[in-house]
Amino acid sequence: MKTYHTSQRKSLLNFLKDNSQRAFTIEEIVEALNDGSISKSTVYRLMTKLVEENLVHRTVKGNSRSFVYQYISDETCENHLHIKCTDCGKVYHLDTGVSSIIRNDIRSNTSFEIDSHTVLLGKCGECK
Amino acid sequence: MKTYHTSQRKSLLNFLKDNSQRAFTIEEIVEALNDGSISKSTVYRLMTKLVEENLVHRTVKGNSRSFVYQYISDETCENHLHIKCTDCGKVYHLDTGVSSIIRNDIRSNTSFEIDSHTVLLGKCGECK
DNA sequence: CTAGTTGCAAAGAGTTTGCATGGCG
DNA sequence: CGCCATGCAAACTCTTTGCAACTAG
Repeated sequence: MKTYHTSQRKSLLNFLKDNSQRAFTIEEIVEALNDGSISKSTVYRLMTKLVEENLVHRTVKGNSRSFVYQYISDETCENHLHIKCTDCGKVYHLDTGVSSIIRNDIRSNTSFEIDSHTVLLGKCGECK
Repeated sequence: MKTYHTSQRKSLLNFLKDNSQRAFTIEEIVEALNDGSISKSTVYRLMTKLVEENLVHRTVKGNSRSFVYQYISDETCENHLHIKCTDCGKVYHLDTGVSSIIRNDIRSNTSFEIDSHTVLLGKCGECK
């Protein structure tokens, strides 16, 4: 299926890239782009596509029922893990050293296969 | 707030304890106890309480919007982490050795505080 | 007795989808 | 032009809640 680079897709992707250090709910994204240039259902549909295209990471926000989305480029994410705050949903990158130790330990001790987007859960410094 | 040990609570807790190696959706729990002895809304309410009481672990099932619940006793969970399959939602226990290495690495390298129920995400052996 | 618990049905939050219109390539 | 994308509103799914009846302690 082809991908059309519509104005909605461009502005959404720009916003996510420019704020790749934060995770956003759909609501927040729509608000942030609230020049009326994009509808909520389009944001939902685009996020689904972007997740499939591996441009965006989708996780669950805290105890709520809503999802949060964060831009994650493949290059910046290879070979290391991520750590996600269970409160704000923000995803941090774990430096390669720690990640490889964890990876190796898990590989040699379990039958689990951890993908490159795997996430550790915890409370980040700000939310503590 | 007091806790009443009703027949519904007892049978639910027994079921979860007896199947602590699996994670269940509310739907599955209601079905498993389908002698009509407990209603769905009671299961929802009890699960919420059990999570608060730290007897049960609540995570998200794969890409779906529903939660899965798994019995986790405090004693068996202290001092080690868990690893959750992103496919089936099942939570495994990581042996203490690996866990403490991971914990120490994260403690010394980030400002994150990982709680005792923290979870690593990946695909388990069965789902691979 | 009396406060917490249950079941039912209705409400709520968040997400998905059908359909007609619009716009990229 | 043809096909994918968009916007709207309605449909859906899962979860929560109000209320009256019930029950453990």
